[in-house]
Amino acid sequence: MKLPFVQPKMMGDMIRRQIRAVLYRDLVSTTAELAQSTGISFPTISKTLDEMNNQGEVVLTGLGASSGGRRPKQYRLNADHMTGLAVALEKDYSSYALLNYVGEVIGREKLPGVLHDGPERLTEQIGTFVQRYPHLRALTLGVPGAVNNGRVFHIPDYEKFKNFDFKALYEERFSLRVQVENDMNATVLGYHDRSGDDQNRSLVYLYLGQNGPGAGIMVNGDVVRGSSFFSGEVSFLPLYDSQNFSQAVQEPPSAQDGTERRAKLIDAMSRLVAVFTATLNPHTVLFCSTDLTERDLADVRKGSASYVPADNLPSLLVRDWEEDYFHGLNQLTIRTMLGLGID
Amino acid sequence: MKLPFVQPKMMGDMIRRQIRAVLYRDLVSTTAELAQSTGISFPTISKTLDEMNNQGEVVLTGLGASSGGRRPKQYRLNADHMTGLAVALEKDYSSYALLNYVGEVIGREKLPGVLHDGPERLTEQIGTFVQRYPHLRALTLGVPGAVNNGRVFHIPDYEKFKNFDFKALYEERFSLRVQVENDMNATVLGYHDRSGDDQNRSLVYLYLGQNGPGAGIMVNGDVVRGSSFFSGEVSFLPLYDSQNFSQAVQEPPSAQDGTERRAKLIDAMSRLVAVFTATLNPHTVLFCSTDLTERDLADVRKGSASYVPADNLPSLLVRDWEEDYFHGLNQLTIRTMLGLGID
DNA sequence: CCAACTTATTAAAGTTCTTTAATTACTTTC
DNA sequence: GAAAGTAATTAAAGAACTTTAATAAGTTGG
Repeated sequence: MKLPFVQPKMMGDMIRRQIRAVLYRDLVSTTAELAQSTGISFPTISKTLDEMNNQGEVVLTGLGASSGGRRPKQYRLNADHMTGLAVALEKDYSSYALLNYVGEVIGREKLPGVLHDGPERLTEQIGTFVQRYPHLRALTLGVPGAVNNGRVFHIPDYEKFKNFDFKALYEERFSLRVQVENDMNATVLGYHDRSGDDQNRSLVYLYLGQNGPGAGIMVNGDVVRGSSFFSGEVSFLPLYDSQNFSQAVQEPPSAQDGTERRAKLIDAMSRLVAVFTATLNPHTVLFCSTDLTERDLADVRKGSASYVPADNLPSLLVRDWEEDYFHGLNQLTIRTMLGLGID
Repeated sequence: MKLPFVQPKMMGDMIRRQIRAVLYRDLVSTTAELAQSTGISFPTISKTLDEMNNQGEVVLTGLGASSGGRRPKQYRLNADHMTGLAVALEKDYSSYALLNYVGEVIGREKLPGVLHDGPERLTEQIGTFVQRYPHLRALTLGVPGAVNNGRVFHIPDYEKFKNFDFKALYEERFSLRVQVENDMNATVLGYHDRSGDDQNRSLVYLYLGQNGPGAGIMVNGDVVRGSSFFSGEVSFLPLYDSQNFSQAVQEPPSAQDGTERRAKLIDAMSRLVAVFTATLNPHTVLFCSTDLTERDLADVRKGSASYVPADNLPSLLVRDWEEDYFHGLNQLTIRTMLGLGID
């Protein structure tokens, strides 16, 4: 019984968002094309585009090709209108990506990790970017921990960040739009965006990280956070009589045959796939290239078919985790800049 | 990057929906109250309400109490404006509920089951209702099988209904708005509505039916259908070295101690709860009173805490399955009547 | 190079909402 | 039981969109 409703007051705002979204997607567009793909009438598009041009949000790049009539003005987003910063906080490094208003990465830096040191170091690092880039307006932080509305409240091994409210602090201090996201959630979002696939898909992105395995889950196009932000903590899955997923995957203390160990890993993964198939029945399950090879994947595919009917299995893919993760953070940042966030 | 957008053309329609939704919720309301709770200006509400009154969709029930001024006109939905039919197709019976425009059950019938006989019997049964109730406009069918857009495409044991397109046939034949939903999906929806809880919750509704166990899953307030409509088929969950959920729950062929059997059931259930907690981390997991007692539930609660940290466990509840199921079907019907469906 | 044709842009008129004002219908109080 | 007060309803003015018409700017072909 949810009724999303747009009051006339918000129309102007909505129209701008639509324009931004299309301009971001198509890079360059004309009034007629925008009217076409947004469904908004061309006089309105024209008027709004004028305003956006005056405010420096879009720029006129010239005239388009003609097919027998007056040549149309072409607009695109002004790359310099705003810049955003996407930060991945990992144990060993902080990865910073600077993004312009059209979504291009205009700078990338890896600085020392701050998770052990504490928030002060992070604030310093961010501060330098704020100084260097006066158009900085959006900041996205990816963290390996549970996040609720900009505050980290469960981050094992990095006690100094526990209960640290990134959003409150940095919005105040730097006057930026700040959002914080769990790393696997950002990753699954990143894949979803890169895949270009239809909206509303269900995905599971699995990572056997250093801090124990975890999964990012997306259902019907939305990230699943869980009632206590515990979603995707697959290490606890009771998949064997006396072992959970984590224990099955972990290297056993006793010397063990390599092939046997591999078989165990494959089976655990197969069961994991079966678990998701028999619950969410997702379209795709993603693995990290650091965790599994293509050959492993084939075996997992076979293995999981012994647990659930093969017709219902998701497609399994091996991915570069870092790429998807960074892309997810970038994506979140750009959406914020363009005003297309969740709000 | 989804942008729900309301064009001015659809405003009128949206306004009516808002009014219906509030009127359904509050039963009776005045112009001022409607303007208040919808956020729409009172002249617009007034005008729309007039139209709806002329068309017989709402009725004027009198004047409200005054607090020192002119007494306000009170409107409510016209119960007779439309009627809907919610049907649960089970093996042993077909349960029919007739609903008026304010959501009241104005008739209930249990007719013989039709699943074994085939679609003709069902068409007959429905036909009698169509004849008897000229205001019938909406039909909802609940079926124990996988459904895709009004067509059943996987319904074990009831071959005659396989690939039967309820929606196409009955919309044509009876000119009704028809929707078909899987039984467990309708059930979880029914609970969600009855609970009155906040939107956007994640729920799992478990049922150890005759046709093998199944679950209805809701994430962030949306029913999860899965890529091949296989979601919730928890019987396949590999929870033990050499048994899946279904096998663990099933009565073993050998004579076995009753308490031992119970312990096994409890453990399987505990693991199931653990599986959902470590993946979706739902707010609540529901069980059927036919499957589990309150005492069992306490043991499950304890048991699952041995698999995942207790803080993250969902609340566990025992429910009357049929009640929630029927309520879910009714709810779907009413939403369709009021134009609040998914569309 | 100009007439005929296309297409973009600008302008005007029409809808439909909101906001504000005026009127009407009650209540309350003296 | 008026007069004063309060709240609902109706009416008028304003805002922001769409639709339709008019105009401007190019193309193309003889």
